[in-house]
Amino acid sequence: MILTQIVNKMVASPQITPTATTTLADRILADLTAEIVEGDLSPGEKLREPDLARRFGTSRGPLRDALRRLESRRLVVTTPNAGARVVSLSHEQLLALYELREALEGQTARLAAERISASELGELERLLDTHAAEIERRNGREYFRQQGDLDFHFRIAKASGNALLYDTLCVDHYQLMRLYRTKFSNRFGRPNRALAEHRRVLDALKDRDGELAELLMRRHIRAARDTIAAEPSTSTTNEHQL
Amino acid sequence: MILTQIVNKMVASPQITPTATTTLADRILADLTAEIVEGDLSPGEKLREPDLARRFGTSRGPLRDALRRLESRRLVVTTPNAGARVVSLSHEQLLALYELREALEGQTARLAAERISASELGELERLLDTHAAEIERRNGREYFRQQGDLDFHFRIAKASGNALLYDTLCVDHYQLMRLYRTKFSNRFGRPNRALAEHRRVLDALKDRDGELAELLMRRHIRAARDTIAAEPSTSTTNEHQL
DNA sequence: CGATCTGTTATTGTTGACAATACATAGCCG
DNA sequence: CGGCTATGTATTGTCAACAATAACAGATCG
Repeated sequence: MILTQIVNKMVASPQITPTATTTLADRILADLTAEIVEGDLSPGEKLREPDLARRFGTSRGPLRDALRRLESRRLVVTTPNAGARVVSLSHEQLLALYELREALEGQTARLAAERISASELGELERLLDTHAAEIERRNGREYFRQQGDLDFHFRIAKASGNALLYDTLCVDHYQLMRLYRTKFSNRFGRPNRALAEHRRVLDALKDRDGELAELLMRRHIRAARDTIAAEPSTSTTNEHQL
Repeated sequence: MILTQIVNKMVASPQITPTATTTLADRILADLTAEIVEGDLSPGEKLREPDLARRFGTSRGPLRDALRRLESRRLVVTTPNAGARVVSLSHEQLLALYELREALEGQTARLAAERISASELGELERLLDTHAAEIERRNGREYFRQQGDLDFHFRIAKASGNALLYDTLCVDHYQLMRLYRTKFSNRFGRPNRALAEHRRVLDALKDRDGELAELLMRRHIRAARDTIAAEPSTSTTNEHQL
């Protein structure tokens, strides 16, 4: 659990080397991100600057900075002169997020098929073996499965060799995906089916078949989207006016 | 006071607000964006906060705010404790931008084919007629052609009915595309070919053929990318250390 | 003569106070 | 009694000064 927190903070502030000088806004960004994604701050909740500043022991300056960066990662919605609130996706907005993923990840898969290295292919293979073992002994820390699943997708994004695609997907929208993924991840049967779909994507990558890799990746994400589309839309309301 | 209440109610209806309350950071953001895109600030140029604040007649607070938002639109790059610089894309990064566009716009075309309204189709048709007339009388304000071309792409993004896709494309990456588009737009023959490609995309939209619309849009953008890939890579260096 | 160390200066990070705006409550008038 | 207005409070926007970090220049030493 400590490990995961460290990982989260590293993900929250990407590109920064371990010993890089960390500013106050960086710390606030990491902490607030964790609180939002882990549910300590509920969707739609008002984020009052004086409160938060007191809570983090800083002034409002760095805090506003962190809020702006959270806004660019779509975890916070700000309206001028009215402050910031934790994001609260409607059912339609959540489906839209999956349509965005479908486009971005389809492209990463296509490009990765052309550019992925042999060692990266090996790492993906080992990752899926780990997932298989994890699913085998059921209930084995669902959280790790989540994390591992995203790992698969993000390694492919990295292997695409397109840093802009990677950033748009894994930096700008990563935590938002995490936030709204928890609710729908382990529908019955989905883990094993997802693993099988991952395997087929990997096979296409090995074959250097970009077209197929994209097709399979898009289907994979659309399957997840369809699972959500079937949900009752009451589960993600947008009526948080607190 | 009454006026402000009216304005507030107008703000309540989302997105379009004629006289929205404009903050200082908003103005700086708009001005700086224009200066960057129009070349008054060269790529790689250092952006010193005291200088800019004096120039805009404000303090550093709103200015830092504007810089952060420019960063999220990828128009400036900031490194902690070292300040901000105007973005300067390498040849590879520019190609990566087109790979991102290909993914996003392919998806917008696919979705728009399912969701676009009859009136939107009519507007697109009229827009392309305007473009044809504009190209007819050559040299007729290249700038307008540029703008009009992007108009076509963005109306499709809007017609996709996916606000997240629209924002990622037309808000987060719009100015960056404008900035690096000027250099390569009117290669000989490209305008007419581009118009023909637009026409075919529109036909696919009319036929409600999402798959074809996506295919054509992706080809269209890849053609533009190939034009750039053929350029000598010296035209976009990354060596601005001024 | 070159490299490293050190002191200086400029720039970024941070802070607390002030001004302007929006929200909530209570009072007023129809 | 209900809706509108006005006042008071809380929150956001803005500012100028202070602290910390990094770039720069000069001097010292090998």
